Amino acid sequence: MTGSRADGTPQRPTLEQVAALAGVGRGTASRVINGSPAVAPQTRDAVMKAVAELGYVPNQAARSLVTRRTGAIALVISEPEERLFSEPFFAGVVRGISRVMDEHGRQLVLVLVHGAAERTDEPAAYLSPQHVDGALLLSQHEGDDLPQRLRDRGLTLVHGGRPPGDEQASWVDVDNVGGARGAAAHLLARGRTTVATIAGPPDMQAGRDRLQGYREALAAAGIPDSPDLVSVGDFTELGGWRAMRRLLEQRSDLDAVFVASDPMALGALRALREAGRTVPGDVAVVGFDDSPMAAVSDPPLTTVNQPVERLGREMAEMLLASLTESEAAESRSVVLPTSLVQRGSS
Amino acid sequence: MTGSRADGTPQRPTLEQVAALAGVGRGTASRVINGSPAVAPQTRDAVMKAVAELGYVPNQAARSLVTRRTGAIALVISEPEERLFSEPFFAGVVRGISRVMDEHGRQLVLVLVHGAAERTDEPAAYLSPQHVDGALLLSQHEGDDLPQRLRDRGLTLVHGGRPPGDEQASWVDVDNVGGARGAAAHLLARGRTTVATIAGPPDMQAGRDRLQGYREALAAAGIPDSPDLVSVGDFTELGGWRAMRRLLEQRSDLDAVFVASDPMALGALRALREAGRTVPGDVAVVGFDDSPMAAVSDPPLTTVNQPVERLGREMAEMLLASLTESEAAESRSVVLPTSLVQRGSS
DNA sequence: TTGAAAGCGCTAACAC
DNA sequence: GTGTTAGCGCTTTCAA
Repeated sequence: MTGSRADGTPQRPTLEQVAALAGVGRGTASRVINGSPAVAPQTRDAVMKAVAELGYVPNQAARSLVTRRTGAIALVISEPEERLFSEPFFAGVVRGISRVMDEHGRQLVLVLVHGAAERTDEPAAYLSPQHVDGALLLSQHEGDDLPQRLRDRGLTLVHGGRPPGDEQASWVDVDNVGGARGAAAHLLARGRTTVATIAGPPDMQAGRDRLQGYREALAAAGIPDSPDLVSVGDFTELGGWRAMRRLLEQRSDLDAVFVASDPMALGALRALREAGRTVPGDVAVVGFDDSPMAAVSDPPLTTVNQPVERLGREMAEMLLASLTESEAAESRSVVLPTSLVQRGSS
Repeated sequence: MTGSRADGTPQRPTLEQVAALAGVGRGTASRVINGSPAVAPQTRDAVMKAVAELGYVPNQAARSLVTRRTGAIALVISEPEERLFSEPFFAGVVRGISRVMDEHGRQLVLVLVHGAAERTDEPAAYLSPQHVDGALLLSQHEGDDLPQRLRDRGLTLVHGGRPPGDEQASWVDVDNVGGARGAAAHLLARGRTTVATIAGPPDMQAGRDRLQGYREALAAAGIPDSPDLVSVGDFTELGGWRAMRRLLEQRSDLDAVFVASDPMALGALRALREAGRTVPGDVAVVGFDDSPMAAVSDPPLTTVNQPVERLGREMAEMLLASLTESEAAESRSVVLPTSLVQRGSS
């Protein structure tokens, strides 16, 4: 039986009690708990039995105090950009990360970094090796120095999405270039001749990469660059609508558009409809993200799927690996393949 | 200057060092840090100065070890249902919770509970007063005993959404009944006479509540209950499409539908279009959730907005309040108002 | 009002 | 292989 305190809260058994019940010293009990090989099988069994009997669970605080490791990993998400990401993206990544953390018995601490106001030191204070063993960064801002600040404190970091101009960073990204290239190539393969694009914001790596992929596809087909086939949006529906209208003005002869995000693609669909163009009859459209909206739009949107849950998994596994290795100096990177999901719009 | 270890990792200053620099005892320094009133002003200032100078941050592990409080709150989300929730719902709630945690200097530990397989003891082991001070539960399953198990361990709980048949629980919910009632009443007020509904799953509280609200609106208008005006969906687009088809078969004379979720409403819109009915000409439609899809559907969907971020805030604040109060025995509950967002579909 | 000291539960270094 | 012991950094009596 475990004791209990005055307020009725059950008192967790300590390692001391486990050791006593098993008839061994505290040190030995600790060795068993931590899987040290230097323990006699029968001793191990006795301790295991006592652990089970008492329902012993190690006190993480006590453990952290001496090991100087916390068992926790922070997931840091910068707020403003979070909205831009299609929500399933976020949810999927978190699911992947969470799975890995569970498998390794680690805790996931969620840290949302909001506007500049609180940015000064709030999240900073907590994000230290004293509280978390490492951090996963999602949707960092271009030019934000948070990653560097965290690294300076001795935190091991893994970025979701390739951080621009940061050679020493470790990161996992989806193949935005390849996905965009494939989407544009698909349009070309279907016989479209004048393929335009609605690009994402040039200050976002994903935006730049997807534009590059589009250009590569055209180049591979021997089609020269044409600035009036490119219009920039901000990843939102309204931005896509505006960009499509501009394209229509510039090049009324276009017969296909690769749009760098699904929300923008929906806006483009609307603009096309308003302009009296049929999809995919007059103009074929391909989006990017494979958001739920893409499946229920009219017509359903052909789009590029990203392995979001796997992105999360890979990030988490990369971080845990970096934490384990003797010297984590080495920077790693992984690029995950995307795939085209064909539907009615192209 | 703070010291540093062999590996170059900066060594955080300890309370001991702060006390030494301030020329006081460790106990006094501790009192200042924790805002004890029994400290002379000048002593306090000296300590504060030392804290600032050294960049001292309390070691949470050491603190937890003695106080038996962790400073952490768990956010527990049951996976399967998570998908049913419109994603912005989830993201918004998390944002609200996170804000409050930041304001109180607390950590948010994210725990995703997946299928029965790992359900046995995995999340259970970590979710104890030894590791977190309390837990916020989102989208629990009907009949799941996790809440009870956590309570038995002495964890203080707050539910997001009213837990059915649990009188002792504390919870925050949005006014599903009122929101649905208002939506149906709106349809009636616009002159619609035959208002049907596509209800959510009867095993979800939100599904039941929204159906009840619909019924109350009809009753208030003196319209008798009519089973063939009610069709049940599963909160998905496909479910909504099917339910709409059933309704059309049963009651081809209907001129309005209140749909219990936006994804289902989009499905209903599709079914109506396929059946050659115009919206809102022939049939007016109102959804529920105010998801992003609602704004970009064709026609744009009138829907019921839920204050998601505030839901998160209220949950977090309720939990922290329960933790603070001397006796947390009292169970609390809050219902947040919803609002109708009018668009083109009704 | 303050300092000294006990100890929270655990790991790891050291003896045996 | 195993027991013993010294702290990890902090809060909180208990005296002064």
